[in-house]
Amino acid sequence: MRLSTKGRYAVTAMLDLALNGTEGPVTLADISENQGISLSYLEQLFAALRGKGLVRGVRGPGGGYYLGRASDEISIADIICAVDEWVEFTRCKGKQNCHDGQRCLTHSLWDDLSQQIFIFLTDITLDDLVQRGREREAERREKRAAASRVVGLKEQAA
Amino acid sequence: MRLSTKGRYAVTAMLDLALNGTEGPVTLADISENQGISLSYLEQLFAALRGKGLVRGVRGPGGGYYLGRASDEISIADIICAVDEWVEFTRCKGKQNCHDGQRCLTHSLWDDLSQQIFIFLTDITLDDLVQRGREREAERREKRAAASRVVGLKEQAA
DNA sequence: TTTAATCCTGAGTGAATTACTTGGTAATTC
DNA sequence: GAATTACCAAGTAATTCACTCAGGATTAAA
Repeated sequence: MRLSTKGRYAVTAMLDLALNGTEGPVTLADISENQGISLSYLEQLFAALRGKGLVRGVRGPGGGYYLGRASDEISIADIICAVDEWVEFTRCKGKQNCHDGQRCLTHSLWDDLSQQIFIFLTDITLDDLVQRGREREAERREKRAAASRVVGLKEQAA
Repeated sequence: MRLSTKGRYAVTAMLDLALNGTEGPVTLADISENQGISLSYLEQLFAALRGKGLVRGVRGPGGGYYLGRASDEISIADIICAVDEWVEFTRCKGKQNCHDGQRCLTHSLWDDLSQQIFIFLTDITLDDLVQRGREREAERREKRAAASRVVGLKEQAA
């Protein structure tokens, strides 16, 4: 599978959508400003995402995009596959000209690896990333609270 | 991290090297023929691999390439990093213009994911792939042996 | 019903990357 | 010294990336 910056843009945009789309649709203009991605490029990406049912567009003023499914039903692999074409790498398969089997072996080994990466990314959902973000947010809050408690003690001592 | 066809070519070539380089060096011409990759492109890839110490070249007739380390000391991530430049994705980090934290959040989430993929590929070594190939080979041999046993019985019966 | 916001479409574009070609040089063996 | 191999550098057609431009089409608000 291909894992390029194009896929990253798509994942980042979808994450933004998952984070900000809890109440009402999110406009591409918002995502563009939040994530620093050009509006027209986003439109291209979202056309592909919409084609796979990963997002749902609402036209007119007050419109924007919703996630097409629940965030725990959308895997990272889904997103990347939607915008990055899945290129078949093995040549011998089509041409059937691998005489000694050696060539086929390395190709199939790579295919295995590729499959493993795919499964790995299939297991991670948008919701997983959102949850992880929440955890980190909580950690940060905890740290800040701890820091202010220390400040409080100091004030008490003074 | 970037995972493109260039990285696949490199991994495939290194796999070929691991499989065929057990006795004596392997020439790029051999790999080129085995894997269907142009000689000069291989030279480019191997220049990068050599720069990272992943392969060792031997000049002159009878020369070729050895693995630079033992195959269980070379990870897939090593190979891909050698030929594919590691592009920094986050923009706000450099520009420090993420005011609301939202943009940084999605960026750091993507970074986490990227890191996970990297760790995943770091855990897989060339040797792992070779071992897996051996297992499959053994399976195939077993099947063939079973088939010939059946044939043998048939011949006995006749 | 106008108007504005938004999605949607398509065409084009400079820059980068890919995969490859050409044309060498350097080291090594026979 | 002739053949063989790694090594090196420049160039290149095709493709992809990320983006721009120029318009619709659709719908909520005015």
